[in-house]
Amino acid sequence: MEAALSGGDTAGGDPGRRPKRLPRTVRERQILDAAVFVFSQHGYHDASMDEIAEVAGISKPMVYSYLGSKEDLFSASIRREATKVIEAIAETMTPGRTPEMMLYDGFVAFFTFVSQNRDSWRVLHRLAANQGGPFFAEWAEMRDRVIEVVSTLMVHQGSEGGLPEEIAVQGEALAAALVGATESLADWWMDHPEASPRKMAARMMSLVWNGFGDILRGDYWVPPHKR
Amino acid sequence: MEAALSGGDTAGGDPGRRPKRLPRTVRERQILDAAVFVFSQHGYHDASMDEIAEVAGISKPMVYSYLGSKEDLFSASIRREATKVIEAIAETMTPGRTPEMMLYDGFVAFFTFVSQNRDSWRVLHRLAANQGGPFFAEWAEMRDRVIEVVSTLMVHQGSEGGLPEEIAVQGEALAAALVGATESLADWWMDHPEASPRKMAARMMSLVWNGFGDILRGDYWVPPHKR
DNA sequence: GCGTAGCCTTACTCACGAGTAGGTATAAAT
DNA sequence: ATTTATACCTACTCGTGAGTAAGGCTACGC
Repeated sequence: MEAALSGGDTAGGDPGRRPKRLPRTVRERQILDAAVFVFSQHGYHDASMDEIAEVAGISKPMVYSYLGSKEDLFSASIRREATKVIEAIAETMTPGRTPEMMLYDGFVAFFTFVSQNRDSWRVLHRLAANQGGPFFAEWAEMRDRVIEVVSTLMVHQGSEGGLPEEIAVQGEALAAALVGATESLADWWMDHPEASPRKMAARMMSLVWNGFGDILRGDYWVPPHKR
Repeated sequence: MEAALSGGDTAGGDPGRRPKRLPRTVRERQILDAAVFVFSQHGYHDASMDEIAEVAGISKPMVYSYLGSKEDLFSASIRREATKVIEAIAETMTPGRTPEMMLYDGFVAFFTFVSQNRDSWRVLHRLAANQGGPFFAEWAEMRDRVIEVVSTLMVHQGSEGGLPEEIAVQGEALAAALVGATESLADWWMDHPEASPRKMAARMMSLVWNGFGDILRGDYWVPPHKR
């Protein structure tokens, strides 16, 4: 339980007998690491501040002193992890490419992130989305960015379809479904981790780009350079 | 808290002064109704047995006497609501039709159910899927049944004579994504309830049957009889 | 009538966990 | 050397909510 978090309890290779007394910024990082871990294991309510403090290798009052209440702590955890995901995906979202490739690369980036940050993903997925109050706001921001991208793609390309209003609503709905499908597939992947991130991304593309109709005809999606 | 200790919440319009003393089966139904409602409002942890008892119009020990612990009660709620959904969808799943129409009708049935049973859906999706332990098992069982149906549909249709192994894995993954997309779209719908169940089903078909590629070309899905 | 079984209640116990009071020890500043 | 600030702790309070003890009221069989 305790190992593998935050690079151990003592900072640096210093052999002194008093490894304690670390500066605030370091402790805050450790606390957040612990919080993400514990929240991901037990969910918001079943996670206790005592356990978070213990995992962080510090006493409870320090947690309160640095990060505030349990809500504040959870909020901070979400914000930090959400930023990670967003940045991981945003890096690949360079403009001037085909929507198809943007989507594919976005999926690859996402699944790569999930495979390397399971705890982060667990915290974000459905913990943040579910609880009422301030957590939802953090989550919604990330979701809105996805919706934005999807809507942009639609307006950019297929604006023949009708009023901009209708397109926007349609885009929102599709983005929601898209995100849900991706999340769900990520969950499934955690139980069947044989496939590579690229393979998972290709599966997503088969479903949401080609569509089920094509799939039933045996027409799965493959990257352009292999066609 | 409530002024009306004996009046008010009892079912039946009888004006008699002693409407209490109902048989066990009736009380159990009332308790489950109350439980679904309260759980859907507050989530598992924030729902208190006291409130469930109060909403059911009964005292707390009765709840424990009839339905057992809080976990048992939640479990029973999930099981009952899950059965409802499955049956609603299963009714429309008559064999001998095209996969396309089976899928569409399944979506219509599902979205119709959700629109008429918001609390059920909240309990099932937003809660059961998230809480760990025995609750997740109930949920997973239901989800697996849907996934199984979808993947057999795919294998049956798409692989006349080849690659059963690969198709099976592929099918499971895609079914998981498909279910996730549907769930997620249902959640979105609860915040944007303007559209009809048919419209929502059509949106799902646009995404997962036609695919995003077609959508960007303005090619949305429409029911066959309108083509 | 009288027992027994089932419906139903008030009024507790008890554990758990968020948040805090109040104090110690070490490093930096003067 | 003394003050000040910061890191850090043990040991509490206190509300909340799951679960229970112990008994009352109503009906129905005999």
